[in-house]
Amino acid sequence: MRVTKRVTIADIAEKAGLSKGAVSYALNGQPGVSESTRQRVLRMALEMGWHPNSAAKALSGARAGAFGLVMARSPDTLGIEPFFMKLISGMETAMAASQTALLLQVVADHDMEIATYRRWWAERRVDGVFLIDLRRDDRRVPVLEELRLPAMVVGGPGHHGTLPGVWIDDAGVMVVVVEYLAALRHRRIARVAGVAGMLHTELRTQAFDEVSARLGLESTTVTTDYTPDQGAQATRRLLSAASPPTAIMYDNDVMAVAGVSVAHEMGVDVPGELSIMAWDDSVLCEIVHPPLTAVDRDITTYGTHVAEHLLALLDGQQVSDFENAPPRLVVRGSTARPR
Amino acid sequence: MRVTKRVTIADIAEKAGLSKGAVSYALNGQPGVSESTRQRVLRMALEMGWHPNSAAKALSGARAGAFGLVMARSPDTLGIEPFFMKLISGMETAMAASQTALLLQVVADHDMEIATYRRWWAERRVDGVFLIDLRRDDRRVPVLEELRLPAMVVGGPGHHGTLPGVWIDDAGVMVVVVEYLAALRHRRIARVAGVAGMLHTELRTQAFDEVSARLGLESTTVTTDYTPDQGAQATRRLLSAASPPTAIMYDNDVMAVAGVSVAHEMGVDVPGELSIMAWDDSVLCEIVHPPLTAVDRDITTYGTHVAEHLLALLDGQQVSDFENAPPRLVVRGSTARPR
DNA sequence: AGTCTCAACTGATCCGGTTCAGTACCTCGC
DNA sequence: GCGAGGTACTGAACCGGATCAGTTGAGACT
Repeated sequence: MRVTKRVTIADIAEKAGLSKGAVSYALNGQPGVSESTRQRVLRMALEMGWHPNSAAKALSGARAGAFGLVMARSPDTLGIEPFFMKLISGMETAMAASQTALLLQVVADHDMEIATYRRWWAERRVDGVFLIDLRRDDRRVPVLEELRLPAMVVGGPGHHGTLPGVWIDDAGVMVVVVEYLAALRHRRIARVAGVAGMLHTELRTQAFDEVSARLGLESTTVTTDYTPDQGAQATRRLLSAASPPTAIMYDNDVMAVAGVSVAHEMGVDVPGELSIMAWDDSVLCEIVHPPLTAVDRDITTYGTHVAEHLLALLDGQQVSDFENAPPRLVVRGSTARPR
Repeated sequence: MRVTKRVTIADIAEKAGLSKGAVSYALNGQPGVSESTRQRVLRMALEMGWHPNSAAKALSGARAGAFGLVMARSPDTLGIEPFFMKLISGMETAMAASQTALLLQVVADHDMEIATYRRWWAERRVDGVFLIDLRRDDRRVPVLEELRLPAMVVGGPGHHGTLPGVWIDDAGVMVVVVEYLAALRHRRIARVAGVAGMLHTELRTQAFDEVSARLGLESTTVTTDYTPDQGAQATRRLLSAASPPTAIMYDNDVMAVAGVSVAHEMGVDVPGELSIMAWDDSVLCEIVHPPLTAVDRDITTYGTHVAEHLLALLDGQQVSDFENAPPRLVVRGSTARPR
């Protein structure tokens, strides 16, 4: 049916010969109306094309019907990383079922991010938020705790205070990855890491150091800002050393691709002389030559879990930390036994 | 100042010894209060950490304070394309200034997208929407017209009915690009296009055909679904022809990169035997070997313009169609005079 | 027959803003 | 010294839902 005027419960009430209150009870599954009346009201609401005015609903104490996500990154970095879009679409899968919208804000830094949380809270604009890119001793965590704004932290474990977190076990898969490289007889391995201070970067580095020490490997870690440019520079520096590594792991796909280009430019054969691996699989890893061995994390499902947990938190359920399904190693042509 | 309870205008009114109405006038720059009172109220509001409850504001006839963006694409496709994130961050630049939030929804198809518009309209959740991925004879356009939901179409010209559109002149830059290839002495050129039915795909194809006919070039267009896989297949088919093209243009960066890989795999030298170009520049184009010549569109600014126009539309201003700054050709190592 | 109970519903109030119809007071002109 | 006109404000209604204290009427029980 074509609707050209917004329908309110008052309209339904008048048409049904009931009071607004009764209609409200009927539509919300509350007791206080007979089953036959409820069905009649529901049918009429559907026919008349009624949807609750979200503002009125939010104002009368219920929920705002929205979750917030602030991304404190430069537009360029965001554009490159498929991570966020996958995470977002995973979240929406869970949120669609409970009529919750996603409010997105892109800001420059954590100060603006915190200001956004304060404003959203004061405006009652969101029922909860997702915190991403967790850092060690993250300043945003105490703010959300103080505001008592329901929040799910995408990342961990650790450094998320009393806020519940959902994370992927990077440390566990790091062990698998390094053991795999060691089994291929790599003795000198390097890691081109993302931004220092990001918790997942540090957790990966820590796991990398521990497992390579245990296996008696020579290991190096270089930190970058995730851009392919710095990835390329780091690769050049690593390959120019007296005894260069025979395997390099990159913290994202674009840096790994940049690494392949540098190897090519320096006449280093991949994977003959140098094995290359990417963290986070993507089509990018498949289309370059040679295709890249990668750690594949199911980010869409990750997003769905995070959103489900936030919904549960609002329902007053006890939400504890949660570890997502472990990533898996996808072996392609860029890793081999070194010559 | 630390705020732990939400402040309302009633709180300010009480503290200032005024009525709610006077406070509202003062805060909104409306006449009806003295300048000294206005300043006093503004100062108190700031001190007390007041922000208007968005629901109350929306309910009392004003705006919802949000724009909506629906993306009807698969999560995977979204993840690859840096386009959307750049567009979004550009939009937010304009929207931040007028305290407007962005509501994001990822859906599977146009039916769900249309349902989302109807729901948002009935819920009064958004003040306006951005329509992306315009198709010819787009079904979504009449729905938005019928709902009288303010909308800005990202794309055009044409096929956006009475809705105002903002677009980038792809046809114009296509002339530049093909003339450039012709000047390099390419006589057989091909185009690996995106999804058929998308207006920008068709406009580019049309311009491509016209200008290559005018210059007496042999031209071929293959349509794909934007995925690197189909880009690779199209490239294989083109290069296997009796007289293969000496230059191929791809409608996005990932397909172009896939094309380079295929050329490499088939032993075709780039740019010696084959020139490759990408539409939409990105870091990806810079990091592959050879770096790709690309058409660079300023998408962030594009997004800012679109949002500014939607804001103007809501202000009751007459908003007409608008053509964004033309893209520019960034020449890198993947294009050359054919051997 | 009277009372008690409960289901089914009504009417009013509230949420936090905006806005409109008044009202008190001041100033000005004659 | 009185009305006109304007400024600075108050009080109440309103937006569209949720919710709570009552009200009504039917059926059960004594």
